Amino acid sequence: MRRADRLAELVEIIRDGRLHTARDLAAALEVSERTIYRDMDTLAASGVPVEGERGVGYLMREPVFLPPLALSLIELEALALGMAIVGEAADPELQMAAESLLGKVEDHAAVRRRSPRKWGFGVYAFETARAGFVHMPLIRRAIRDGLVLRIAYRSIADEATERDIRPLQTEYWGRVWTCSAWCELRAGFRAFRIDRIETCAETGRRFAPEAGKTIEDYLAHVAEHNHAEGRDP
Amino acid sequence: MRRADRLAELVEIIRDGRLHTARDLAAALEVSERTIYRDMDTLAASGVPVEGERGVGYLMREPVFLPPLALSLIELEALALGMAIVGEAADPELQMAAESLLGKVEDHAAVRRRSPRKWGFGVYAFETARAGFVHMPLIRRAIRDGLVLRIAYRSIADEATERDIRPLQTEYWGRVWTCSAWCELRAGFRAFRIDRIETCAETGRRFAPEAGKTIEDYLAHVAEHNHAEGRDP
DNA sequence: ACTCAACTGACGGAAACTGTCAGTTGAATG
DNA sequence: CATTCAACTGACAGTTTCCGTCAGTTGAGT
Repeated sequence: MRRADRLAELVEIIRDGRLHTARDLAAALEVSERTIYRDMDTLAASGVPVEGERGVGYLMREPVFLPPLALSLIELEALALGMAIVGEAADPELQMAAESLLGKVEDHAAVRRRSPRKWGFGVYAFETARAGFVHMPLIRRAIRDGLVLRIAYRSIADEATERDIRPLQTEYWGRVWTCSAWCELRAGFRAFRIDRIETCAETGRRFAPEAGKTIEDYLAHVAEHNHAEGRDP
Repeated sequence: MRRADRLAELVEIIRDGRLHTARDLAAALEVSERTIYRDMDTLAASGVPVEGERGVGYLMREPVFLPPLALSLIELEALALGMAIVGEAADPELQMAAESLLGKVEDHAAVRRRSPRKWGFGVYAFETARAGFVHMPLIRRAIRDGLVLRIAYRSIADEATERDIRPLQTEYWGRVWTCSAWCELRAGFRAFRIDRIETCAETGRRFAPEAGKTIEDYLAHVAEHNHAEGRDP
């Protein structure tokens, strides 16, 4: 069973998205290069999207993981419900991801359900939540990669402003999505209803976590002022 | 790689929830019983919840699946968001399932995220949604197993009734959970806000899908009358 | 032409797997 | 209490698979 472990570790190593030569991998795993080539064959045959190019090295673009994990029925239900909600209440990018994820799982699970009526959940999202979907992929990327965004925002009081923000987190409130960010205009934390963001674009600038301006600071700040239980911006 | 395939097939066979003896399994897979015993060891060591009892056979109670599947980053995000929502907006049973599922995935994924602050999502559920959590595990079970439930219900107009229902589906509306059911009192489809169900218990009776009273009939019925887009009971 | 590194094929030794056999154990049953 | 059932365990030999070594080939870039 050590071979299986080695394959898993191989994936662990190359999924950092960088180039790896067979020599390095062989050294890291303490096997011969030949074995690495054989393992790569095996992985490719198992559907792992690993690309090898002669003279270059091995590369895995999509980060993947392949845990042979065991789910209980209730966990399957949680997964199905979660994906149903995401499929309704999030932007198309996430929707498609949710759909494909659930598809993969259902395929493999080959769940014998008594009726074709799948899971017994229905999910219905609010229009106001949907309105913000356009900007969400960009905002998510900004959170991941630390991009400063310029947004045109119309507040509930109907005041329009343009400002640069450092997005920290998106929040789902059941009816609307918000984005919490460090606002460079106000030099403070602000939460924006995503459906009220009129335009949203990269500035080209990036930001790094900065003391006093991180998500942890924001959450601490919020916790001090109110217990946001059921609050609804 | 044939051993791995055999293990996968073993799981395929025993996850029907019925008893299997080593002899049968050995015959089915064309290996010796001794090999089956060894394979069972391996599976157990890998965390597959298979139970063997002397004199009885092998049994797998929890339906499991173990697809070595590959998820993209965006699918992981969808999963994390979904589990975050379920963790906030569903009853404790599902909450725990969501948590444990996400835990399993994160363990194995060993995702290197830049900050310990995980995923960049926040989810805040409504109190009214939470209020219905008590009844949800029972309702879910009733949907799965076709149980007739007796509920004490207080309508929005504040009228209290007691009735027997055949639960068909639960719906999540962002703010509240509802349960659609065939109502035996009114002899028609009704949707109940779960937070307004005061008591909820099994009647001991069961129901089988019955023409005109199934979830498909209900959905068709609803589709005829309105496009429930954003409607909010 | 040269370098790089992925790839391929062959072969022998090492390691892991498998079947056979001969038991033991725990629970249920007559 | 003896019997049956079927899960389990240990040992050993034969087989299969895996791995390292070696000696190449291929494709892309410089």
